Amino acid sequence: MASRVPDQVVFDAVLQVIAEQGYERSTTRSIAEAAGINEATLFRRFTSKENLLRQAVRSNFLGFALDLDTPGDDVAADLLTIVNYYARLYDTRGGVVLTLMREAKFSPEVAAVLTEPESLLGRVDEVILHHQRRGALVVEPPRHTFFALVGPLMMRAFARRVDRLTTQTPADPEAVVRRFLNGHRPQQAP
Amino acid sequence: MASRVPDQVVFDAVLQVIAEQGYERSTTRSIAEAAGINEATLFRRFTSKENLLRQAVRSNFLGFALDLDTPGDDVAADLLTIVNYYARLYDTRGGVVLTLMREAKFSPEVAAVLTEPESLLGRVDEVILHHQRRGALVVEPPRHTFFALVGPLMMRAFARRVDRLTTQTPADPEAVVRRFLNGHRPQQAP
DNA sequence: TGTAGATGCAAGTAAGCACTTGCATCGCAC
DNA sequence: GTGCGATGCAAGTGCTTACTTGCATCTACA
Repeated sequence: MASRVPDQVVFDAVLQVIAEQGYERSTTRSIAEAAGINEATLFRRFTSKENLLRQAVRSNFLGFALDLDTPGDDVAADLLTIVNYYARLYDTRGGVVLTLMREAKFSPEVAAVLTEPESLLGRVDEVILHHQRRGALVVEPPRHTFFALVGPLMMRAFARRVDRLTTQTPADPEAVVRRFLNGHRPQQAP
Repeated sequence: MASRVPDQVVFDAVLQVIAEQGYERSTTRSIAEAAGINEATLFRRFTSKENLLRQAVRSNFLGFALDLDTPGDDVAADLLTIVNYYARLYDTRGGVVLTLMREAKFSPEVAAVLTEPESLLGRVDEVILHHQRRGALVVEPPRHTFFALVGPLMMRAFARRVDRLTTQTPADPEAVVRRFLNGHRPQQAP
């Protein structure tokens, strides 16, 4: 039977509340209130808090694909794809993503939920390795390259939610890639 | 009267436990156990969990000064000072620092404790502004420059504690500064 | 040696939390 | 209209946690 409040509305409420409060601090009561349903109904429909988060994350990342399957000869273009993806992700879902990343370390519950989105990083690694082999990037562990590329972006999104002195302007992905490449082309001039 | 277990030992235990568990998950019982004292003694000596954290943070940042008072004509040297400082901070206290940064957003308790260490960022801002005026750095909000500089470093320290695929090698501060400058000198060649 | 203050120990208090349950109600298919 | 399944409501259960308390014990210092 159809529910009065559709699942997707509840999922959005979950992610919003968690973005604001963190997973541990966000109570099922406040989630239910934000979703506009009763707390008991929440458990009847989604069984547990962990399962609720899992379904919310899954349903939310379904429409958020990274188109990276065939890395080409253009480093800048491929890196721009990656940076664009994360810029969009942090702009729309930055609160949840960073919150969950942090809490995953302490909470096996949260960590279990994040395995699916994490598989994405594997594909990013492959693109970076591809361009390292082509001689277009400094050879180093691909995660290092990734953090040097996306680090400035992530830190700004991260800080935007903590530090009110930080400007709210979103980063320009093309500038990020250009500046990154100026520092990470191999055999650069001293 | 002298305590059986000196304060500094308790403070180290607090920061260690919080680094591993996060502030909210770390119970006063586990902190007491790690410090080798009784939980009741913990409250008799330090009043509350929040006050305990405050004293621990304060006593720990006292010996951790950033020597930045007189920015000079050498951008690279001043940036290296900053990067070295944060590299050292994240290597020795990375777990606590990043944990507290994240939790500060949700917990007024934690946020209140972090005001002192945050004043450091103001001095970093001034150094960046100084070199922007000298024409040695792209003109932009200083926090943006800061995140572009330290972001790669922080993300690696951050990920090192979450993601076991990330290499444990600490970053090389000189390489970080060199690569950063290649992307952030004004009027660069296309 | 004697004493005061700090500690350990064990039990307890009060609050918040995820999750449950019983019952009245509401909306929809027939 | 009637019945059924999903909902709202209110109360409750059991657990964890920060924090307290009363008492025995230890240690430093006179």
